Amino acid sequence: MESIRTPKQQRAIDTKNRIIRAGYELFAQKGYYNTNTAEIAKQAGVSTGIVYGYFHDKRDILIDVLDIYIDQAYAPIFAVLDQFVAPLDFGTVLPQVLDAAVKVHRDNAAMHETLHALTSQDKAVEDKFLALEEEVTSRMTAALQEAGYHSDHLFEKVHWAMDSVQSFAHECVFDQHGYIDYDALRSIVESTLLNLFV
Amino acid sequence: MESIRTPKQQRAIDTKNRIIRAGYELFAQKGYYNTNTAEIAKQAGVSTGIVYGYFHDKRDILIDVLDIYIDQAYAPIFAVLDQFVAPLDFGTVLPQVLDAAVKVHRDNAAMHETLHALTSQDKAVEDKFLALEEEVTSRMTAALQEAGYHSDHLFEKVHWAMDSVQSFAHECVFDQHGYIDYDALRSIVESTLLNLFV
Amino acid sequence: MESIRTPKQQRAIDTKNRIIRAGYELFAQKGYYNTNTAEIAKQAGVSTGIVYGYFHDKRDILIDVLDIYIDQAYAPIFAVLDQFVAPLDFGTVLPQVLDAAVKVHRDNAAMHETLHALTSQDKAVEDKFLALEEEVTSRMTAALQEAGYHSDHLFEKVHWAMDSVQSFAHECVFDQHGYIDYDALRSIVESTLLNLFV
Amino acid sequence: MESIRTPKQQRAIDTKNRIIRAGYELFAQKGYYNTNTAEIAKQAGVSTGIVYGYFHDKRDILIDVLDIYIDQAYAPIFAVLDQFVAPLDFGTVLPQVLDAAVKVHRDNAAMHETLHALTSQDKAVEDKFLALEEEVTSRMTAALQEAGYHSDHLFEKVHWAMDSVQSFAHECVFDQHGYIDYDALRSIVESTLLNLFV
DNA sequence: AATGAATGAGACTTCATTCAT
DNA sequence: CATGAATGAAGTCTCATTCAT
Repeated sequence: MESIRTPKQQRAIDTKNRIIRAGYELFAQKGYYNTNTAEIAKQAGVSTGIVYGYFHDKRDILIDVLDIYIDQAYAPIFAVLDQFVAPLDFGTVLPQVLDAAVKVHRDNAAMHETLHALTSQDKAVEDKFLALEEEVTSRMTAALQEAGYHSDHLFEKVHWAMDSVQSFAHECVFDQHGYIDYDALRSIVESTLLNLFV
Repeated sequence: MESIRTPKQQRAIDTKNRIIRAGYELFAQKGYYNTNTAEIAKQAGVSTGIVYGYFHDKRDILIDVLDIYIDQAYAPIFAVLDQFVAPLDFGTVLPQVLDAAVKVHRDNAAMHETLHALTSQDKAVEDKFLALEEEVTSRMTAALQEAGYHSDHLFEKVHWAMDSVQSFAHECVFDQHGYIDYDALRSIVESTLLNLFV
Repeated sequence: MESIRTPKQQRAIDTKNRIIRAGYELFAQKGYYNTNTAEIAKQAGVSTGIVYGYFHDKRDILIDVLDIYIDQAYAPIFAVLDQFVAPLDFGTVLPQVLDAAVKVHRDNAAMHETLHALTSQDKAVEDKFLALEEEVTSRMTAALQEAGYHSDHLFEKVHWAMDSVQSFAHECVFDQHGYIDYDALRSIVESTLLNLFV
Repeated sequence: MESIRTPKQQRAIDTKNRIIRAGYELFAQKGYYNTNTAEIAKQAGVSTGIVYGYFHDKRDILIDVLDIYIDQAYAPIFAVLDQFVAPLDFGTVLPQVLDAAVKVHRDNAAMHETLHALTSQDKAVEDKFLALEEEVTSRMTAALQEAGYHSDHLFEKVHWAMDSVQSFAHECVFDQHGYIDYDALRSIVESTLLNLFV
């Protein structure tokens, strides 16, 4: 069993990152199963062999891609949370959250689909997504509390609010049902969530 | 080139159905990409060859599986809609819808995940899901109107309500976040949707 | 071992002939290896199963097709021979032979290619072609002798003359080299063969 | 989709050549359709997979085999042409051409049959054979002219002469009709062609 | 005699992974 | 560390032939 390098030299770190980035792009474009390691290597500008110097196997690339995804996709959400200050004005804050969620979705939709699809087939992927959801809910809840907002079952409210926001963002980015008036939809979501918290 | 059998004999119809059923079970259990045609044939109790007598290729099985899924998974939802009568009591109706959605999710969760995962890779799958969403929204909207309910942007309200219900059902069936009080969550969803429509 | 029917009823004879005819057409169009038995059956308007009531296997169809080919393709050649009468005027006869050969080639070129291609892989096919060549040479030689023509090594002359005629016919039907003046070519062939025999 | 290796390392070039050589031998022995890629790989001493590193598919091997065949089979013919010098003595030259043709046929007969058989099913194969015929005719014509020979319709004469030579060579190598006196046949061919050109 | 569904060996091809250089 | 050729198991699909009806 060849042990996998934990690269310390800068060049090696770059190489590993290029592979992850290549995996990211290809998995997002074509899905995990429709991407092969030779393509990843080519896109990363390295040989096929060296991929196995940095990763145990193809799935191992996926795991690192997932980590990158989580960092990069959720940073804007957390950035919004960090700006919550008392006294909290939901009328101001909520649009920001919605905008951030839609933007995140727009930028990462393809990767999100790919990774989410693997949730049911890979325990590690599933666990990371669950942990992520938990972190989002926790941090949002904490942010609200710090900003002076209190409520019964706040955790559950927040959790579901985040689900709703996600649904809305997904709707905006993907579905494009011809028959939906998206401005009206947004108003509905906003006022509903406002009612929930105020 | 080779034309696909359109089975007429009862035996042939049975065989085709057994293959679809086998595909259904295996795709749900292991996902589309982790299931091979030999396994499908074996599970269906037929030879590998005959699979290609009824389907052009593996994806073609998926399409039929998807049709079955749509029929079977959404029947309970539509059944609930058909019982709406004026005057509509949302307090009675909403729990029924939630229960139906959770049950549908519970019974078909694995298949749902598998199929939804393919949405981003297969136009036909995506289109069927979009059409399904549209049908659910339309029928729900029509059912409400027939039962005497009217509102601005009813379509959008219903669409988003259905998304929310789906999120909730998904939450109940899958996530099992240890920190969530599911009864409280359900109350929140119910009261929020009640507010939306009443 | 299922014994093959030697059909005596008219309907059975018709069925067998339809299969042979279908084989003929498809083998000529697409070649032996690119034609499958299901297609033959379909083209013949019978079931796949019954083909094996009349033929041991696919190759067996080929053999019958070959017999048909030989009969049908060479009949016009032999017809010309039968008209030779003394005193033989080569100037009249030769053009007739060339015309017959070209016509035969034109009408049967595709089948000829298909069958000839199998010569090196199937002893029976090879033998039939050899026997055919021998018959053509023999009958031509006999016809000449009966018409009063005599010569040293007549057999060899005739054999090679027939080869030349075949080459010419093939050239006319297939190659269509843009740079060849086919009328000139024909004159050359005619005068050369005339010299050979006169 | 997958790009085919263009081998640069010597090892890779050797491997590719071994595959082509193996294809050559097997196609010649058993024909194209009766040879499978696993056999080719085995005969080449490589794995099945690597075959597809160098060739898109089985047909692609055939194309390279055909190129080799053309180079190798026609070299002796062209070698003879290159020795033509004025004043041209047909009595000397013609036997050389016949000998070269018979030898080429003897050495490459099996491959010739296999490849020629595919002419009617593969445009690229057909085109290569046509181009080859054209080149033979052109070079022979040019060689004659350079050596001081001139004639009406020289191109057509040469073309047909080459056909005749081919027929003769084929006859010698293959048919082995018991009833033919091959020495006599050769005399006939020689004197006829001599008459054609002198 | 006839049907056409069914069989299963085997063809072609892909690709995650290993290894010689 | 790096390359890219090589491996071979496994996947998709075809088709000559058989068999239940």
